[in-house]
Amino acid sequence: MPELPEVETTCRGIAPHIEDNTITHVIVRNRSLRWPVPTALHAKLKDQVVRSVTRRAKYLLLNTDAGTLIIHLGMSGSLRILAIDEIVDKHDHFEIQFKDGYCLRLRDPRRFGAVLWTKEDPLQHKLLINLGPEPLDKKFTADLLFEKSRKRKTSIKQFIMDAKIVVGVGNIYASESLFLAGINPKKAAGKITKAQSQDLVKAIKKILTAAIKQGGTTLKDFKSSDGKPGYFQQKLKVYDRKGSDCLKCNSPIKQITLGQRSTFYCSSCQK
DNA sequence: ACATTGACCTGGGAGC
DNA sequence: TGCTCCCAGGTCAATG
Repeated sequence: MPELPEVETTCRGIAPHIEDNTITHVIVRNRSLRWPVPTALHAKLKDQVVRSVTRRAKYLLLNTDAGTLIIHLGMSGSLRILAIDEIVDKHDHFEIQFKDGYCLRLRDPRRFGAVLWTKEDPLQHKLLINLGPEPLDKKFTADLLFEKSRKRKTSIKQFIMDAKIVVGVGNIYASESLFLAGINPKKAAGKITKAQSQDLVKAIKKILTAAIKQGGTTLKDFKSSDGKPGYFQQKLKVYDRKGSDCLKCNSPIKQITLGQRSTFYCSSCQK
């Protein structure tokens, strides 16, 4: 579920419920996520007020006066605001309970997600410090993409999914952006032209912006117990459409593997 | 510095 | 129904 738009949606969805709210309990039901969930989080967070909820790449940052909780949703994680007495699922590994009787509950069946703690500036954390620009930030420009891609032999698709280049472009939106930009995902990153860099940066920004807007719809029923989206599915032009007609030229959409990830494109529209 | 591969997990669907 | 196999929205660490 979590591509960048989903994480952004989660961020916007939970912020109003937990900002300025006081933590009463922290419950770790399963420490075995991608990295062990730190012990003694309860001691660190009890009576702390969540000052703000922010996002960097696909990391959510819960900022308090004592430090910052860094949460990553991995492949299958989701965060919901629930009443404390809501039934606990076997994949509900972690939760923060608040004074108002609600909690922030992390469900993550595959346990690729992470819950980390830092007392320092979270942006200086080992996992965040080397990240590239946010895709919707002014710093993510065609010039930057073009310059960084010179002499790179990797495919343009793997290149834009590299978080050192730009964050937040996941597997779905990489394919979608390349379709919109008319670029073959197999093309060597070092071979894209300046014009293509321009098209691609515009495409990434456009797709992610549109997807975040769609996420706004999910926000509404965020408090309900079903936290399952699927709101952007209807907008996808190539992802998961192998064999279907290209919406531009009617050729069959192809599926290939690049860097062990499924990749979808139109061999007629994308050169 | 870059490219490639394996690793971490569970659940769902396809095929038999 | 049930088994096996394959695939999945992420990304770090190890290796060459």
